Amino acid sequence: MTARRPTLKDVAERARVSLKTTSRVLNGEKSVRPETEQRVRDAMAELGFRPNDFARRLRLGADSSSIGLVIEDLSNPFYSGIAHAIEQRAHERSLLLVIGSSQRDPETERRLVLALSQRRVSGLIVVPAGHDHAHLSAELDRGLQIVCVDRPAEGVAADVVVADNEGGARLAVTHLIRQGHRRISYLGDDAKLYTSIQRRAGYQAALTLHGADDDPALARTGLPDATAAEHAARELLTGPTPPTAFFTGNNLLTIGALHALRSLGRTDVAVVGFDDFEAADLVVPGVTVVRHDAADLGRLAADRLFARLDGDRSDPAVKMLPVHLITRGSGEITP
Amino acid sequence: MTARRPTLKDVAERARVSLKTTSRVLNGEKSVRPETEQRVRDAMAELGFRPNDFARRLRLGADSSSIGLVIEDLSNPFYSGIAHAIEQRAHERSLLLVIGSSQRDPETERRLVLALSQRRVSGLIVVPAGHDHAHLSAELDRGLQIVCVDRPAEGVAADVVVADNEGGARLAVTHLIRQGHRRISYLGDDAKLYTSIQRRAGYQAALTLHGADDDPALARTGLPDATAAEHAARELLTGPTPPTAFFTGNNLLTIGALHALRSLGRTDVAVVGFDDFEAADLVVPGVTVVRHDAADLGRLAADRLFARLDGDRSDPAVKMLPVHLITRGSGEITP
DNA sequence: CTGAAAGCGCTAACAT
DNA sequence: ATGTTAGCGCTTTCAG
Repeated sequence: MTARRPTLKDVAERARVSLKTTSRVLNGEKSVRPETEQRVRDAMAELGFRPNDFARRLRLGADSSSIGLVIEDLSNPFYSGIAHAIEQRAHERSLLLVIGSSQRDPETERRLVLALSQRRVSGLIVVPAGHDHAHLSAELDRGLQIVCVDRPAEGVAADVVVADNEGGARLAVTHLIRQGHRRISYLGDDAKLYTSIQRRAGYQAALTLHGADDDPALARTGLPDATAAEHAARELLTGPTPPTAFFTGNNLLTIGALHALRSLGRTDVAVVGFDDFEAADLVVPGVTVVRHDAADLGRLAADRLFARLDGDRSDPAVKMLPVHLITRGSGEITP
Repeated sequence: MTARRPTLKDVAERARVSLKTTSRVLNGEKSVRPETEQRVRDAMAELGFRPNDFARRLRLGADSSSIGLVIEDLSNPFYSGIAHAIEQRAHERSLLLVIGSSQRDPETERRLVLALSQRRVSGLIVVPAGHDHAHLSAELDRGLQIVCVDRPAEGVAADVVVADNEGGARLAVTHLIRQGHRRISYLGDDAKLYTSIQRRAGYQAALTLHGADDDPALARTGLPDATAAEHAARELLTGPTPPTAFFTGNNLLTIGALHALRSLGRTDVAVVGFDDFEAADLVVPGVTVVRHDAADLGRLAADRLFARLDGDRSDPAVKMLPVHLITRGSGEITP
C-alpha cells in the first residue's frame, strides 16, 4: 500500500479550509488569518505535502525555470569549467542547470536538444557538434533562446561566445618563430572542428607572414587524444626532416607531445600549447601555453542568454574573447 | 503579437479530427488510419507543435525523468569526473541530469536538494556538505531515492559510495616510512570533512603502526587551496624541525607542496599525494599519488540509484572502492 | 477506427 | 478573510 502523495486538496481537508485558502498559504499571499495559516502549515507538515511542480507550471503557463547545456564532454576540465561558470550564473537567477554531453556525436546532440526543449528549459547553451544544425534553427524558430559557446553553429542565427583561436595560434607560432624556429610542427585534433580550423589557420598565417617553412608534412591533424599526439610527435622527431618546435592544438595533445619528448630524451625541442592545464608550471621546463579562460566563456555565454531571456532582441552577435600567451620555458627553447 | 504555442487541440482542429485521435498519433498508438495519421502529422509539422511536457506528466502522474546531482564544485576535475560518469549512465536510461554545485555550503545544498525534489527528479545523488543532513532524511521519508557519493551523510539511511580514503592514506604513509622517512608531514583541507578525517586517520594509523614521529606540528589542516598548502609547506620546511616527506590530502594541496619545494630549490623531500592529476607524470620527478577513480565512483553511485529506482529495497549499504598507489618518483626519495 | 467527457493538481477570476 | 468555479494541455475511460 503505497500511500498516494498528498495533494493540496488533502491538506485543505485536513486543515478544514478551502483549496484556495490552502493555495494562498502555499504562495504566501497575505490575506489569510494567521491562525488559519498556522493550521494549514501544520497540515502540510503532518502530511509531508509537496506541491506538484508540473501542475503549478502547467497552470501558470511557465517554463521549467532551468537552462539546458549541451556540451561536448563534461570530464574535460575545459568544458566542465564552462559548465561550472554557467551553473554559478544560473544559480544567481534561481535557475537549475540541466546538462547533457554530446560526446561530439551530432545525433546525440540533436536528441539532447530535443529532450531539453521538450522539458521546456528557459534557454539553451550549446557547444555545437557536427555540421548540420537544422535542429537548432528549428528550436530558435519555436522561440527557444539559444547561445553557442566555444564554437559557432554555422548557419544558425544564434549568439556565439568564442575564444580568439586564430589570434592565439598566431601568437603562439609567431613566438616560436621569434625564438628562431623555422620548422614548426602543428599537432591538431579533428580537422573539421571549428576550433581546429581556426588554430590551424593561425598557424599557417604566422608561418606565411614570417616566411617560416610551410611544409605540409609538419602539420598533423585528426589526433583524438594524448596517445595519438605522442605517436605523431615521435614519428615527426625521428623522421627525415624533424621539426625544432611544436605548436599543439589543445591540452591533451600538448601532454602527448611532452611525453614524446620525454621518452626520446629530447630537451632541445620547443613546445607551445593551446589551453592551459593543471601543473603546467611544475613540468620542467614550465609549459608555455596560450590560455583562454573557460570560466569567462561560460560566464559570458550565460549572460548573453539571460539578456535574451530578459527581452533583448538585437541581432545575434559573435563575442570573441582574447587569449594570452603564458611563457614558462618550453616555448623559449631555441633551435 | 507573440503567437501562442500551439496545443494538441490546435493540431486537432487543423487536421479536422478529434483531440483523442491527435493524441493517439502523438503517442504512436496503432489504431489510426494511415491517412488520418498523415493529416495529423502534417498539421503538427505546419504548426510546429511541441507537446507540453508538464501537462503530460501531470496527467500521467509521472516524475521528471531526470536525476539530480548536488556536487561540491563542478570546476574541480575530480567532481566533474563523477558528474560525467553519472551523466553517461543516466543517458543510457534516457534520463537527463540536473546539476547544482553546493560550493560546500550546507545551506546552498539544502536549497538545491529542495529545488530538485520539487522538480520531481526521479532520484538524487549527493556529495553531502556540512553536518546537518535532516533535509536529506526528510526527502528519503517522502520517498525520494538518494545515494551519497564521495562521503556519507551521517545519520541518513541512504546508500553511499566512497573511496577507501583511510586505506589509501595508510598506503601512502607506509610507503614513505618504508623509504626510511620518520618525519612525515600531513597537509589537509577542512579537518571536519569526512574524506579529511579518513585520510588523517590513515596517516596517524601508519605513523603509529610503524613507530614514526607523531609530532602534532607536522600535521597541518584547514588548508583551502594550493596557495595555502604552499605557505604551510614552506613554513614547515624552514622551521626548526622540518619534515623529510609530505603526504598531501588532495590534488590542490599536492600542487601547492610541489610549488613550495620548487621555490625553495629542495629536491630531497619526498611527496605522496592523494588524488591523481593531469600531467603528474610530466613533473620531475613524477608525482607519486594515491589514485581513486572519479568515474568509478560516479558510475557505481548511478548504478546504486538505478537499482533503487528499479525497486531494490534492501538496507542501505556502503560501497567502498579500492585505491591504488602510483609510484612515479616523488614518493621514492629517501631522507 | 474515432470521439466526448472527465480529471491529473494547481492557480486566477470572481464571488461572498 | 475565505470559498466556488473554471481551466492550463494532456491522457484515459468509455462510447460509438
